[in-house]
Amino acid sequence: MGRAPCCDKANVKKGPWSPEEDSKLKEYIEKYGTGGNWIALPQKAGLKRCGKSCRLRWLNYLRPNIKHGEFSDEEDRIIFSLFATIGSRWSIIAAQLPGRTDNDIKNYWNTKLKKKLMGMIPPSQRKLMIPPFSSSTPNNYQITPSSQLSSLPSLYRDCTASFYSPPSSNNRQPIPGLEFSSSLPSSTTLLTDSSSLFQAQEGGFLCPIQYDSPVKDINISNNMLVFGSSERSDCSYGREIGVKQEEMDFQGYIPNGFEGNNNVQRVGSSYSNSSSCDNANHLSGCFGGNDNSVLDYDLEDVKRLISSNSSSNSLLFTDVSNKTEDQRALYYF
DNA sequence: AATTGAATCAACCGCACGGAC
DNA sequence: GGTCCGTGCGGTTGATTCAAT
Repeated sequence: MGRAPCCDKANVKKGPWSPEEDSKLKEYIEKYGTGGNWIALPQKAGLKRCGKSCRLRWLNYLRPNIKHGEFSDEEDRIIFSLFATIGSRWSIIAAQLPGRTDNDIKNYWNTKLKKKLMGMIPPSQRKLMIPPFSSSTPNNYQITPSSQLSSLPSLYRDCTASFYSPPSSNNRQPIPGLEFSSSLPSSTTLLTDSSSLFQAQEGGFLCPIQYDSPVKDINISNNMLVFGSSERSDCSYGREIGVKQEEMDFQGYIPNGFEGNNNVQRVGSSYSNSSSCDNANHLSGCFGGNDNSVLDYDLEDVKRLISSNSSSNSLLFTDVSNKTEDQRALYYF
């Protein structure tokens, strides 16, 4: 048996709202409020609409102080920054932009900002990739040498410098709303975001991913490099600790289709445990490349990149664990 | 002027979450 | 603890508008 419908579908109007409906809804809510019950509201207000539809109409168009029209550059910047940090959590992003609704921002992102973003990254730099975490994604990625990274546009740097590394497990304090909800044990808490997925899909740029495990060694393959992971090279650790397949796919634990592939190598603590993580204070990330013929990085570049990450700031990763909460906040907002 | 494809965005849908019982 | 139900969220759809030919 399926879920009971929220309203009588046969007797509710769908589609665009008429001015009359708008004024009915607006007048009712201004007079009586929502009463904390959207389901019952349309009947009380004399509307043949679903409660959810009323709620959406009110929140997105009728409520006071809704801002319509062009987004400012500042708003763009905030959206970029937050998207890079928390992904497509539009309601959270909307909360930072007074007058804007999640729906507005979502549409704006999907129709304009995404294209704008891609337009800001020169095609030559779009080679800087993370692996396509999907077996259906074309395997034509390659890594850009770190020697070329300085030419990345500032937006790119902004988008990649938004991760927080907790200094120890005792005072591990993931930034509210940013921790990835998963079944990972605390020793392998991963702070990442759905922008990773977006970036993978779009072919945009390197994606920083943070594990709280120290980078200890470097293994590199012809086809893929992942560093900072507490995963074993055969990807068995994720399974052992009960990480869901989709999470592993998403986070790079086991890029779908690469399981057991010798060309997937892990960089970092292969057998991470809680004690090693206690002192962990590293940012990490992953690169991907799946075409032997086109890889154009060199190992030294990567080594330099990683060693600079593990000390303090670098172009690609910024460790903010030694900053105040305010400073951290500034990083995000 | 007509046609067609792309872009936009309002609205819908289904799911997850959390509170009430 | 289990179930029900309302709410909120994010993904997707589809009608409309715009631009190119």
